[in-house]
This record gives sequence, structure tokens and C-alpha cells, in this order.
Amino acid sequence: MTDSTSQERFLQIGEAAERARLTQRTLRYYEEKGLLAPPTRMEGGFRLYSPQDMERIERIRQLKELLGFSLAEIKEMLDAEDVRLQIRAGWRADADAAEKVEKLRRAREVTLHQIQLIDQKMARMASLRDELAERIRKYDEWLLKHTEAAGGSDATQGEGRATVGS
Amino acid sequence: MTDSTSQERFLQIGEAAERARLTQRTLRYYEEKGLLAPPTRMEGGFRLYSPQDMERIERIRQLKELLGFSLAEIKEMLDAEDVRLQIRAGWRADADAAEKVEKLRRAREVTLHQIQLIDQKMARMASLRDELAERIRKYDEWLLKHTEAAGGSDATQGEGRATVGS
DNA sequence: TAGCACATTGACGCGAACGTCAACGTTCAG
DNA sequence: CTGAACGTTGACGTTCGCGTCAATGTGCTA
Repeated sequence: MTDSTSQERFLQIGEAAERARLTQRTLRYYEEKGLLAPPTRMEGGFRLYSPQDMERIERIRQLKELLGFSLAEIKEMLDAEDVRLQIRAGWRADADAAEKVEKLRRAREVTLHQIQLIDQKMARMASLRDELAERIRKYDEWLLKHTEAAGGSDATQGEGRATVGS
Repeated sequence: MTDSTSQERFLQIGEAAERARLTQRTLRYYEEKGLLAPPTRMEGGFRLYSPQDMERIERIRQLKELLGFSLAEIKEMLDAEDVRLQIRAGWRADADAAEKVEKLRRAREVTLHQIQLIDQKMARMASLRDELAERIRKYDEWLLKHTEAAGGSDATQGEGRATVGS
């Protein structure tokens, strides 16, 4: 098995973009903006994205679409986070000590801050959700009143009983 | 007391913008784009925002900042949702019946869809959160190793034991 | 009645985040 | 070795969501 399904190979920009659900332009743009490190190239100059690159691309999408950060903000985050990779690499060849510990602390703080932001957002989203769910209940109430009053044929599209939940 | 504290009065664009944490330009822009119905005016032409207007403005902010929708998307949502207000108003003067029930169904669907989007987002955010929390644990692990190894003085800023949770 | 803060419309400007050519080089199957 | 598919670097264009004048009108105070 030479791994035909998905992971663990280097991808050219076309397939990379496709898998990431982004455009080639976007990938190049991210690179241009320093969000993505310049990927390795083939001899002819074609970009080759490693699985790690793909991971990072995915992270960028998450941070952008899910949390709504600007690319500049995302860059900051990833930059701070990159300590991780520097660790995996030749880190034990520790030139100086305390500085790296400090970097680690920084990275930890950044990540923690992200978590806090997520928690805040989720809380606010939950409360908005409640508001909307309540609204649904009102709609249902009114609809019941009006449909049973007008004793009509109730055969509009089969949307089914979508659960709203707590 | 003629209500000096906050609610229940009409505001000019200056104060309205201030309270909403937006700019006057933004409010006018929203109006221009149809997100806000043209508010009432003073005789001279100055805009006067009602409490309901203020509510709507707040909703727009929520949808934009929290969920990251575009103004166009928000407009759609609010438009569909406006059935609610048409209900509160002279609705019982029902000219025709089925059409309004249909509008209600539409509004319900739109709201339900919003809820589903929120649920999806929250799920993805939760999983991202988990990932980040896991990362924090790794950081702590490494930090422990490196600080106990280098037998250092551990008195860097009092960040405290920030809980990461499950 | 003057003066100043506040508002109005119109128009142009701007940064972010890409889209879209154009002109050209690379890869690889046949 | 040729052709189609794929990629490369500019460079200019576009949309969104406002910012920022400028010229002018309004509201209220003194």
C-alpha cells in the first residue's frame, strides 16, 4: 500500500486547494502574507505542500471561518504557536535555556487566550441560540392556532419535526 | 423621573451610535443597505432611533460579530424575521389567511436554519477548543520538564493556574 | 440673532481578501 | 517531442464595510 487514499503525500497546489476547499490564489496569497511558510518546490518551481502544510492551512480556515479572525490576527497566533514546531525540530540542541522556556510560556498564553475567546463566543452563541429557540416556540404556537382554526389541509412540504431542544 | 438612565427614548444618531458601539457612518450605511428601516425623523430631518431600532441594531451586531455573517446574509435573515413585527402590528385584520401562514412557516424555517448553523458552529468550535486544550497540556508538560530539570527559580509573573477544563 | 454642536447628503478613499487575466514555464502521457 | 494539463509570477480589478472629507442645514443656548 503506497497510501492511495489521502494523507501523507505531498500535493501540488491544485489538489491542495481542492482538498482545503480554497482556491490556488488563496493559498498563494496566504504564502505571500506570511501565513504559510514557502512550501518546498519541485525542480521546475511547482509548489509541493506537505501534510503539515495542509494541517496549517486547515487551521487557518478554522480560525478564519469559525472564529472570524482577520488574516493578520491569525498570523500572529500561528507565529506564536510555531514554537511547537521549533520544538519538534532541533530543539534539544539548546543553545540557551531560559529564552526558550519564555517562548513556550508565550505560546501557552496565546493558546489559552484563544480558548478563552472561544469560550466567550460559545457562551454568547448559546444565549443567542436560546433566544432563537424561544422564537421558534412562538412561531409554532401561532401556527397551531392558525392552522387548527382554519381547519386546513396540512400537507405543505415535508419538513418534518425538526427538534429544537432545550 | 422622565427616564434619565437609558432605555425607552428616541435617540439621535450620535447617541445611538455611541450606545451601539458603532459609528454614525455605519448606521447610515446599514440603512442605505436596507438592513435598517429608515427611522423616523425630526422636522429638520435628523434621524430618531426608536428602542426597537436599537434592538435591531444590536441584533445586526450579534449576527455579524458573533456568527460572522455578511450584511447581505443578515439582511435576508432579518427580512424573513420581520414577519414577527408584522404580526404584532395589525395582523388580525387578516385580509387573506393562507398566505400569512405560509410566511410564518418561512420565518420559522429561516430561524430554524439559523439555529442549525449555530449548532454546527458550536460543535466545530468545541472540537477546536478540545484541540487547543490538549495543546495546553503538552505545553505544561514540557514546561514542567524544563523548569524542574533546570532547577530554576519559578517566580515569573503570577499567571496563576488557569483552568482548561475537560 | 449669533454661535456652536450636531446632523444631512454626496462623493471619493481605503484596506482586506481575494478574483481574474496575461504571458510564460513545467510535467508527463502518448 | 509534442500537446494538453497544470503551474508560475506579475499586475490590475472587485467587493465589502465602512472612513473621511466637504458643503450645507438644524437645534439649542446665551
